[in-house]
Order: sequence, then C-alpha cells, then structure tokens
Amino acid sequence: MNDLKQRQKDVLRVIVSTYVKTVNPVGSRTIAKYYQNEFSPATIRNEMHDLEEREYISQPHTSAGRVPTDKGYRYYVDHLMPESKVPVHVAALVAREYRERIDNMEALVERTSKILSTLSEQAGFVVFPVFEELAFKRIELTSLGHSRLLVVWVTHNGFIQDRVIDMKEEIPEVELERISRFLNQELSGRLLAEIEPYLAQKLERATDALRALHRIASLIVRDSFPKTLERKLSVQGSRYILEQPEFKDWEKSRRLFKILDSKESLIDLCHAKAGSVGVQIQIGSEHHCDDIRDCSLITAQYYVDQKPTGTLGILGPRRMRYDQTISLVDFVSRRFGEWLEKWI
Amino acid sequence: MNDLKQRQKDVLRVIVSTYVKTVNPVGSRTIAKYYQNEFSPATIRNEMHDLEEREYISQPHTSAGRVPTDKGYRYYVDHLMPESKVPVHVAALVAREYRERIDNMEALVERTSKILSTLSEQAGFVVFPVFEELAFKRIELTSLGHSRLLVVWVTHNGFIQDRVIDMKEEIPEVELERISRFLNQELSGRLLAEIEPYLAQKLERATDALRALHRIASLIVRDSFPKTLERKLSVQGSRYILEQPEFKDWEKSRRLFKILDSKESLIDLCHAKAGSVGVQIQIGSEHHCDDIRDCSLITAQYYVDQKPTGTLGILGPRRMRYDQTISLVDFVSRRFGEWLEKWI
DNA sequence: GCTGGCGCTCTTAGAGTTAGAGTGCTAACC
DNA sequence: GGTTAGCACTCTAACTCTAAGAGCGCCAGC
Repeated sequence: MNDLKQRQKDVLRVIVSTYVKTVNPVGSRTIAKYYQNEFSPATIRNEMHDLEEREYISQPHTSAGRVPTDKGYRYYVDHLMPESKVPVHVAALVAREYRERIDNMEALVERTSKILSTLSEQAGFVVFPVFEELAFKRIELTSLGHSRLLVVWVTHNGFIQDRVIDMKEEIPEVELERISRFLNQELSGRLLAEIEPYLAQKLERATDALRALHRIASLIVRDSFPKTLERKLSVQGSRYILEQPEFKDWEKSRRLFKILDSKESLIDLCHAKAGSVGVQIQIGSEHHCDDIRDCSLITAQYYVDQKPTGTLGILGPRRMRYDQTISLVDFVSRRFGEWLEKWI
Repeated sequence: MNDLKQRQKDVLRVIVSTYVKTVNPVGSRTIAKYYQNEFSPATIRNEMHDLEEREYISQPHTSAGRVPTDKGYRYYVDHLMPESKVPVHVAALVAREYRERIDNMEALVERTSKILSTLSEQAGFVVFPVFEELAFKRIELTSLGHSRLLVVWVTHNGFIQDRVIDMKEEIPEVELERISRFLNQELSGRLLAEIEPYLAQKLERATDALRALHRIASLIVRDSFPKTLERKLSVQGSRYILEQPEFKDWEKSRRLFKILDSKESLIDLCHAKAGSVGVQIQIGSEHHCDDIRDCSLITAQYYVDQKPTGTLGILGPRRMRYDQTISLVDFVSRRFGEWLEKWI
C-alpha cells in the first residue's frame, strides 16, 4: 500500500500551499485551524509524523514546522493540485501583447519570454525555433567582397538566419545569380532538414555541364547551413528569482546566476525533457543540475504545423505556485505556436 | 589652492589601491607600512584628516579606516592612476577569440561582450551598431502571403536587419521584383541615414509613369526601416558583480539586477556619454542612476570608417581595478571597430 | 482512533562583555 | 613648523548567556 490516506493528502496539500505563501515551515496548529479544528493538532501531528517517515515532508530543525520535500511537491503536483486555468484577465493581457505590431521573429521571442516572466513574476525563457523543422522559403546570396559571401536563409514563416562564409575565391556576380536562382527553384517548399541530402543526391545525377554549378551550390549550403547546436535562448526576469526571500542567501543566488549566465545549461535542461508531450515539470533536484537545486523548471514545447519546434518555460524557486505557473506555460506555449503559424 | 599636496596624493593613492584589493577600510598603520615607515602613522593620520575634510575619503564608522568616496576615486582615476596598457597575454587572448570563425554580426557582438566580461571578471556589454551610420548594400523583398512582406536590409559590412510588414494588399511577384531592382539600384552605396530624404526627393520629381512605383517603394522603406530607438544590447557576465563581497547585501544585488534586467537603462546610461571621445568613466553616483550607485561604468564608442557606430563597456563594482578595466575597454573597442570594418 | 497535557528541543532576539582596531588629541621633540 | 610618541576614547565584531516562544513527541485517558 503505497498511496496516502485521505487525511494525509489533506495535510500535505495544506503544508504545500501554506508554505508556498508564507515561506515559513508549517506547524500542526496552523493545519488544524485550516480545517476549522475538525481534528486536533495532536492528530495532525501523527499524520505529519507518517508523512515525514515517508519523506514527503521534512523538518528544518526539531522545533520547527514542516516543509515539503521534492517528493512532497511532486505528489502535490501529480495528485493534489487544484485544476487551474489561466484567468481571463491574464489571457487578455497575453492577447493584448500579441496584438501589438511585432516586427520579426526575434522581437516575437523576446516579447514572449517577457510575457512569461512578468505574468509569473519568475524567470521566463524561450528557446528559438529549431531551424530544421521549418520549411524553406528563400535563400539570398550577397557578395561582400574579398571572397566573402553573405548568405541569408528565409523560412516560410519569416524566420531569418544569416551567416558570412569565406569562399576562398571570388565568385562573379552572374554566377552568383545563377546559383541563387537554382537553389531557390530546387529547394522551394522543402523542409530544411531534407535539403542537404536532397542536394547530394542531385549532385550525383547532375550532367557534366551542370556539375560545377551543383558543387558550388552544395558547398554554399553546407557552409552556411544554420546548425542546430548553436541554439539561441532569450531569458527575461531573472531578477524575480533573486527577489524571493530564500535567495537572500548569497551562496544560493551566486549558484543560480552561474547557471543563468551561461545559457547553455538552461538549453541542456530543456533538451533533457524534449520529446515529451505537454507541460514538463522538474522540481528541485529532479533535474540533475546541482547549482539550481532550489529551483523548479516548468517547460513546454511549442508546435508549428503540428511539429515540435522549440521549448519555452519558466524557472522559479522550488517554492512556487505550481498550478498557476503550469497553466501559464501551457497557455503561452499554445499561443506562441499559433503566432508562429499565423505569420505565414 | 585646490590641489592636493604630494603626500596627500600618495596617501590617497595607497588608500584606493589597497581598498580595491582588500575590501577593508584602510588604516594609518597600513599606509605607513606601505611607505616603509618613512612617516609615522600619526603623520599619515593628519593627512587623512585633511583628505576627509575635503571629501576624498570617508569613514564607515569612528574606529574604522578610510574608504575612498566617489570624489576620491575620481581624483585617483584622473591624476594618480598608473598608466596601464593591456598586458601582452590579454591582447593575445583577444586576438585568438577574434581569429576563430565568426558567422554573423550577432555572434560577433556576443563574442565581444563575452571577451569583455571574462577578461575583466565584471559585466561586459556591447550595444549593437547604429544602423543609420552604415552604408546600404542591398534590400530583399519576400512575400510571405496574406499581404505580409518580409524586408531584409543588408549593410555593406554584412549587418542584417529584418522586419515583417503588412502591405494591406497583395503585391504581385513581378511588381515586387521591379521595386526591389529599383531600390537596389538607387540606394547602392548610400548611407542609410540619407535614404528616406533621398527617396522623398526622388518621388517628387518622378514622372507619372513611375510615380506608383516610387510611392510603394517609399512606403516599404518607411515601414521597414530599422529604427534607432530599438537599440539592442548584449550583456554578459553579470554574475561576476554578484560575486563581489559587497554584493552579499541582498538589497544591493536586487537593485543591481533591476537595472541589468531592463536593458533600456543601461543603453540610456551609455547614450548619456555618447558623443564624447575616448574611454568614458562614470563612478558611483556620477551616473545619476540610484539603483547602481555602487557600480562604476566604463564605456567607449567604437568606430567604423571613422564614424562612431556604437558603444561597448564594462559595468563593475565601484571598487574596481580602474587602470586595467579602462585599458581593456579602450583596447577592445578599437579591435571591435577594426573587425567590423575588416568584414566588408 | 482521537485528544489533552506535559516535557523536551531548538531557534531567535536581546543584553552584557570583551578584545581589537583605529582614531583624535596633546605634549614634546627636531 | 612639521613630526612623533603616547594615551584616552569610540565603535565594531564576536562571544556568551538568558529567556521566550514555537512546535514536536509521547503517553495516558476517553
């Protein structure tokens, strides 16, 4: 018999929700009062003892109340948390933010991480869309002189990636235009992930007359193709975490900002949960990043044309309003995906 | 007689340089020892009393040593600081960072703010180049459907700005190509700042046959022109400031991150000093931003083709190694400018 | 199974004390 | 007049001690 008795659930629920609000360990009296003294503190204490033995809660010191453990939060999130929908006024705020003129993908991403952060009062972030999952719209080749070539990739939904590459030798303007016309014709509408294999196959079958053209086109594509690994990330509102009382501890905040400063770590943490559907919740040390063991990470993938294209989410103190945060991440990830599509 | 006596200068110099290293208020004994007891602590005390009266130094409390005031740091920086050049190994490190393949402007900017931050162990930042100061290379128009138009601006040194605009009505592909050809021909080589007036003038004189073309071209340019105000900024290494012992104070670090989180404030602070030549130094509350009164700001403009194009710098605790930081900002701003040019 | 009561533990805040650092002042010295 | 030694004074930081309070565990009784 692994599961908790009803009253234990009740007790755990009150401990989590009270602790989240007050930052103080919760005592038996408080819980008894919460239930209008339906039971005495002593009864509650017995249940708490049980809960502690099973590691759902713990005591900072002998004479203190109880605090949820990671396992306690996890149980709360999985079984006890009230079903929560984004409140109407929040949905309206999000809608208003998106209604304003947004110029380009980058601004959209920044705007979205800002929305996540201000509405949750925690750190919000958005990982930029995976380029490969988008469809090709156009490629532009511009010579910058000195055999340098500027390549601009445009996806069907207006996402831009640019890169300067070194061609070793100058390519004449006419030739460049031929290559550009060729690529735009051949690649139109294809997924970016398909492009390299497609061109390779094409090159193999090319007639002698076209072989040179094919080869140089493949070269340009290879060198300028935006690589997945260089994922970009926009983080906003990290100061909100710093403002939580538990981060008055200098060591804790130092550790936290070590992670926030190197965005790679955050991207890695998101990747760990990529592939799963719906909102992902990593509580305390459930993600195995020791430096932010006092934080929880709520993430969700966003979709463009039913395909997972990137991740966004919220990083906050472990002691967070999980119901609100989760529903917000869920809501914003859907809206953001819709926006990326609508832009086509 | 406003200036300090030689011995007072010596005392102030030792106070600043010692305090910067040790974080502890500096006492008369320490200073006397520094000068191999050339004078007794009592003599030094007399000088300190003078310096305190003239507000170059102050006492945290009666029985503590002295700490430099903003005015004291200022005098140190202006008159006492040892001339410092970037050490050879640092210059080599910077050169190595730039030698690596850098794909685009954004990566270059990020790389540079990272260099500033890791070499100074403080927060480094780079404001993106002012678009108007660069020369036009090319404009690309791509229809995204639903009367949305993607406009990509390319400057002669490979800087990209893109923007999606709403044209109210669909423009046929052929027409779009005509406009594009027209703009690329007309604007080739011009400064971006000149473009709008030039087109307006041109529109006035246009013959009836070309008037429609001119009008729609002007419209596209107007709507998609990258506005100065939306300046972007890359900040790196803000954690270094948090690691300074004086920021163990929660209030101080909260204030600091309130500023760092909204990048606008930092851009404003840079603008306040734009127009001045050379490295600009704002110590403590010399910049009038109360939230970072415990920090100093070292900035310099960078130049492309002799024209000031943007600002970069370092934000660190007021108690910083001014000589090293200043020489680093100076050095990096020159190298960064060169890089932006070399890219042409 | 529930509860009241009591003893126990541990934290926190405050008061009191002490050592140490550093000053300011004065009187004497060169 | 500038310099110095000496000493009284002040303030902080660290430590100890104490008392109040919060909260628990356990037990006996309902």
